[in-house]
This record gives sequence, structure tokens and C-alpha cells, in this order.
Amino acid sequence: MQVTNMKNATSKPTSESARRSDCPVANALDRVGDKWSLLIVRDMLAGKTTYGQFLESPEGIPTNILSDRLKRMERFGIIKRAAYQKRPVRHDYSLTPEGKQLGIVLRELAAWGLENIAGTKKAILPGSFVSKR
Amino acid sequence: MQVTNMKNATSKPTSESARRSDCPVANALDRVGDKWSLLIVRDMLAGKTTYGQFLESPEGIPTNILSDRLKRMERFGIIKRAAYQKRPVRHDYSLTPEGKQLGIVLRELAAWGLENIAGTKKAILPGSFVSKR
DNA sequence: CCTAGTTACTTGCATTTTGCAAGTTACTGG
DNA sequence: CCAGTAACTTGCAAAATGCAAGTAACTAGG
Repeated sequence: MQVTNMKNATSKPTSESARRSDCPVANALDRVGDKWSLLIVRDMLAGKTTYGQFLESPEGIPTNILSDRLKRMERFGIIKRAAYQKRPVRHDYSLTPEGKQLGIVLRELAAWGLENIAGTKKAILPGSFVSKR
Repeated sequence: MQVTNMKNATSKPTSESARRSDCPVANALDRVGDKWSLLIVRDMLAGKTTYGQFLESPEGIPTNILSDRLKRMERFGIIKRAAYQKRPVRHDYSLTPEGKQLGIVLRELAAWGLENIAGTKKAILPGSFVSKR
């Protein structure tokens, strides 16, 4: 009768459920306004689906943060977690329709960075990801 | 011989100058990937220019964070600070061309929030700000 | 001159988040 | 049984956030 001791580790970033205002920008930032969430979405848009693959990205996300963000984004309906095999049960993550819509934001953010921050290169991703402008 | 004791208060968010990768998204997030920076940019796009006006926004940004973000974004060349009167010298803030380009990102982020987060309303801003989709 | 008011910040903490390193769990393969 | 792997969790120390109160530089009024 395994009780899977699920204490919370880093599970409460941006104080859940306390809406700062009804502004769509503020609310969007309360969901993905941090240094890591959108990088995970970027990786998923680039085709990555597993915990291990996210860890391989050059930015080096800490494991506890990755674990926390995956749970948070799942709660927010941005991503979906599902077992892709049992007998070692393994899960993978995928973007929900809502999550996929963040692609537009990502594309613009990437275009902005590419244009305004010296030394940035699109590489890494499949290529088609960043718009030219 | 006033030495204006300018100790640093909260002046070092996202560890300055340590590039996480050369990805434009990661670099953009190191500049504006937090809960407040883009809200200030939103306010500036909506016409606000002074410290006091930023404080009036419904999200209630803490004064030390506002002060810090204004300095940070100025260092990054996203905004510009200038005296608009002397004898009580007063400054105001405005977006640089780079900062204005964030408008596109903001517009998409707002559109995403409006479409995917229940209870968000465009209001607050001049209106023309959020795209319809 | 003295007092109140205003704008724009700075400072001091207490509380949260981060980030790093080291476990832990559940299996598989040999 | 032992090594190996994927996916996490846990323990902290360090850094960022948020709140309340204090300060600097003036102006306006009495």
C-alpha cells in the first residue's frame, strides 16, 4: 500500500491562485514569467518530450526546478504528462493546444533576442523555429 | 561633500553577465524573464513614464523591485532615463527602440492570456494594445 | 524660519525561490 | 546479485522578493 511520500519540495513558486490583477499580461507572467518555463516550452516545440532530454539543454536547468515547472505547467494546462510505456513506467510530456499557442510568443521573443542581443544564434532548434523579420 | 551613499539594495537579480547559452530565447529571458519587467514595459507602452505612475498599476509592484528593474532595463538598453525638469530634479523613463520592439512580444503574450486564462480582460490599457486574433 | 506635502528612492529584515549535490525509487540486463 | 539508467526528491546555502519604514531634495503656505 505504497503511500508515495510526496512532500513538496519547491512546489510553490509565484504564490498560487492569488491573482495580481485581471490584466492578461500579468496573468500570463504568473504562469510562465520566470527564467525556465518558456525554455521548457521551447524544447518541447523543438521536439523534446522527456525529463532527460530537457536536462540536456545547454542552459542546464536544475533537476528540482525542472520537476517543479513540469508540475506547474501541467496544473495550468500548458503541458500534459502521459506514460509512454509501463514496466519501467516512463512518462513523457507534450504541449496542450494552449501550450502550443505559446509558440507565437516564443517566436517573437526569439526574434527580439536575435535582433537585440549580441552573440545570440538561432541554432539549437530545428531552425524553422525563429521567424526572420 | 555629499558622498551619496549608494549601497546596492536588490541590484543583482538574474546573475549579471553569465550567459546561460547563446539561444536568443534564453538570453531574452535573462533580461525580461521575471514577473515584473514586462509589466513595466506594458505600462510604458500604455503611456506611463514616471516612477509614481508605475506604482499606481493594479499589480502593486514593491518600490525596491521597481527601482531595481528600472536600473536593470536601463543597463540593458531597453529603457532610457532622463530629467524632465530640474529644481526639484525629476526623471522620467521611456522605451528605447529596442524596448519598443518588445511590444510585439507583449501583444502576443496578452493575446495568449486573454484567450487562455479565464477572467482576464484587456481594459487597463488604451485598448489598441491587445491584438484580437 | 517652520511645518506639511510630494516624488523618488533606499534600507532592513523576514519569507520565498533558486541552485547545487547527493540521495532514492523502480526497473532491466547480464 | 550487481551495475546501470530514468526520473525524481531532499537538504541546504545563497539569492531574490516583498513589506514597512526611513531618507533626500525640494516646494508651498503661514
